[in-house]
Amino acid sequence: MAQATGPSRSHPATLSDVARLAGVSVATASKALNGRSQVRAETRQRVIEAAERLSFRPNQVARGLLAGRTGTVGLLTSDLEGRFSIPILMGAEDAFGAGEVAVFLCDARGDAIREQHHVRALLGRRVDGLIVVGSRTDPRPSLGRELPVPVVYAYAPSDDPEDLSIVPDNVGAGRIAVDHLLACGRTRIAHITGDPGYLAAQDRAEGALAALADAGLVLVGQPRFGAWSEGWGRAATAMLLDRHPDVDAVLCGSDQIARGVMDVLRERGHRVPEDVAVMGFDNWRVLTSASRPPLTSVDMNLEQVGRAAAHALFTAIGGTSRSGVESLPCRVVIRGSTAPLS
Amino acid sequence: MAQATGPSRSHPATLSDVARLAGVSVATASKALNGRSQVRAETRQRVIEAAERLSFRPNQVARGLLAGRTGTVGLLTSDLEGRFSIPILMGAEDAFGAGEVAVFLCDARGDAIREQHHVRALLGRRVDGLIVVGSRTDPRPSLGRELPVPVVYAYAPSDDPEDLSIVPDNVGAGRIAVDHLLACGRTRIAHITGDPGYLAAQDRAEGALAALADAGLVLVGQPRFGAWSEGWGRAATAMLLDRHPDVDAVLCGSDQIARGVMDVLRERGHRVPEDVAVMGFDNWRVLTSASRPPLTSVDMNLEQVGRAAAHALFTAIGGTSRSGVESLPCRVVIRGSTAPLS
DNA sequence: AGCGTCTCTGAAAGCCTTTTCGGTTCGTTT
DNA sequence: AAACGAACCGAAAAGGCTTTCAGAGACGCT
Repeated sequence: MAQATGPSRSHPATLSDVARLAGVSVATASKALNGRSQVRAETRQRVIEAAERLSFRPNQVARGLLAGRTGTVGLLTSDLEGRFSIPILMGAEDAFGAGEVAVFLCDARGDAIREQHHVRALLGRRVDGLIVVGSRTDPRPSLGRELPVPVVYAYAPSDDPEDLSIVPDNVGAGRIAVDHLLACGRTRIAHITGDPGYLAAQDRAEGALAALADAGLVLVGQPRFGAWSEGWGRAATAMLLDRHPDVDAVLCGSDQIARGVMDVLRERGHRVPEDVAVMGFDNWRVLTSASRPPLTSVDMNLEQVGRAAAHALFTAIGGTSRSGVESLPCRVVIRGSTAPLS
Repeated sequence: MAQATGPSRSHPATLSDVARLAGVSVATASKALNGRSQVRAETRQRVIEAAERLSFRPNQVARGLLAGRTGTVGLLTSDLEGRFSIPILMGAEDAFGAGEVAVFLCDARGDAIREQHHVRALLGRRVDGLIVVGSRTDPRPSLGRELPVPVVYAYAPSDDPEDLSIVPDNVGAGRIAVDHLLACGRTRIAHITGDPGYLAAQDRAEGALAALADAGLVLVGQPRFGAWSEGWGRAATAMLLDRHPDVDAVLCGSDQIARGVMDVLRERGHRVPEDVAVMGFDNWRVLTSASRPPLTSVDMNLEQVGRAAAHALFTAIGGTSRSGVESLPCRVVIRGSTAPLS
């Protein structure tokens, strides 16, 4: 196969290669390629063709050195394993990729030392900004105010109110979840949720209680805190049915819990959604669509959180920075496990 | 709070700032900080202290420009959503992070155009190498031989044998899965697996059949291809039990399928693992540990695939590159769903 | 004293691009 | 014909770092 032009192994073409081939100076070549106006159309064309022939790509490293801005940002996750980081990361990557910003990915594995190390390394690479993604919505230690670049915290807010944090609105999520159940005509609603040490569990419960209070109702029993697992969902449901056999809806703190809840409901002869409506949290496809019936769930719009964080960082790099904690709304995704009482 | 030295908002300190403060030239400062031998111990100390005072971090951008190597690599995933990319990505990030290499993350979202665009952008940033992570083990189009930097393909191998690809050994995985069931004394083994259009499904079936043949056995019925879902697991199990009620083990193509299988087995009164042993594939924690009983599964060691890819790329950057498809072994993680026949 | 040998230091070049600014070439005006 | 703009082009500096090479002292030797 004839390979006409490509510089197969040698160093990639530089601007002066292009200039030489086009018979102009590097300055002119630069201007021609960057659309500067100081160059005759015909010359510009010659330069462009030369660049094409050499498959010239401007060296962003050199450009970054000169400009003082590298067009890169650091994405610091505390925990890639957790499934919350990924959508956020996707959203951020998406938002930046659309611009001309490249993303350095660093996983601190939940270790503060490693995180500090990554921050140093990223600053050494002269990133233009940082996004810090947490795996829980509980506040986390700030990276500090002395950093030379703007920082945006996503999902896990910074404990310093001077920082900007973007988080999902879990209180609101609790509200809209209950609102949906109320709209289905349910009035005897129980809440089985996860580890009480998680702010997310507290927030969702708070929102749920508030929405019920607005409707003049109360929860069936107390919110049942436990673990974020199917096992806890099963255990809690057994206890719930023993105490309150007349429950007509269960709001669960996670999709996993909801699966456990549905299993026990079915085993005990309660039909979902006819007798009892069930809602999950997180809208985790694998679980929601595999369960019988498919599970209605609250989606935290995490991709949007990531995109919003990216956008905020972008404007902060541009000079106008906000601060405080900004909550983004969640949404209910309705599937077969909830339906109006007939 | 008194902040003595930190350059809070100004440009970060440069080497010449350090040199000036230490009363030496930039050349000497550079040598002092990089452990070059041409510097008197006392002078070196002075420089180091000055650097400390200014919290100087060498500008990796400038360094990269000069050295021609940036210490960065591109990680190109075809699909972040899929759960296979993430562990690979973690392994790679881990392996590089230990060295002084930073990782650019790009998600092509399964789009060849976008992938091409990202490759261009990464080359513009003068990455030292690329890792291409696929979401299926089927071969994918090569990025081509004309790239100025080495490339390693992970999970999804390149269709060009001149490229280097690191993949999990799915054929071997099928073998060790069956070997484990045989070791448990099972002899009437069925195989319910996913979409036959996936090479992974074919490979695992092939390995399973080979291991059975080695033992002088055959599968109960044919491999049952379908979808990678719980629903298919349930449907296939129903058919299987109708035809072969004496089956004593089911090897499943994924953990999701296995969950469906176990649900129907339980509903039909078969005990797991006493009557029927069940094995999954992928070792996806959420599923394996939530099922009743916990699911024995084959782990593809994806983190190790990622680490191996990173390591291979590292040596390729160093100059010695391999080629071809290298398979890494998988491993059986034994849980409650398989046990010796009593 | 003169010479060579070490050890240390600093000036300068180079990496690649962008931008400024002075210079050249036209064409046009008085 | 002289002068003036306009349009175009190129030399050079800048950005921060590393490396080479030459120079400056210090020291020991003949």
